[in-house]
Amino acid sequence: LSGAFPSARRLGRAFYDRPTLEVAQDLVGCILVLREGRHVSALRLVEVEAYLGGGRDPACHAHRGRTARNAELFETPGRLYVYFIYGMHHCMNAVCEPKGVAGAVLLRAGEPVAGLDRMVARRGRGGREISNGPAKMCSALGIDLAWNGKDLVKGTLGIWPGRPPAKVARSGRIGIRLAAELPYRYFDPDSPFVSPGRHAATYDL
DNA sequence: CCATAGATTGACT
DNA sequence: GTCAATCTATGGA
Repeated sequence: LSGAFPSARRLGRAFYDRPTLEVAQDLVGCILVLREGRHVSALRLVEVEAYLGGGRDPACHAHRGRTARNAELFETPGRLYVYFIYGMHHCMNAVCEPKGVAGAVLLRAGEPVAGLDRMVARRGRGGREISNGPAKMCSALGIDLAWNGKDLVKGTLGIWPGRPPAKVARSGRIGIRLAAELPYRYFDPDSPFVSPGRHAATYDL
């Protein structure tokens, strides 16, 4: 586990208080860590997507303005935005940009690096099925709506710097209708945990 | 490997 | 009423 944590210090407020696209790209290779008492579960992020506020991105949940559901997108950077989708799944985002400006990075996939047993138990599956999709990662860590608004900078869930991947690739976004072509998906093309489906129109950064 | 259908709830038009 | 930033099972190549 020590090799997975080049730094002892987690990502701080300033990391998230930046343009969403920069944060998204920099998150690839970082380590998402959940502490539950003495137990630690950790996933190396291998795939994320950016969703921009400010009316620039029709696919962003904040595109039509602030509502009860999307309020966290406008909140303090470094907090967690969790939403419920398709009647049964949850997805988690890291909120970016200064407070008052919407923007977030959807955490789409990760490679387990610690606490595999508990993640396997939560998922009821092993291998890539543990965490090769946004709702699968939430399921593996037990993230649900109760986590909406939690602070990644201080709480039991946080993100640590990791070893940057040899390569970061970029593509259109997955699973959305509006603005799917915007190249706001960043992933490690060498990871077997990247979510299945379209990998077309990808290119290296 | 790929393609498709069904699940199931709440936010919003 | 519509539809969603998805997953799973199933069936076929």
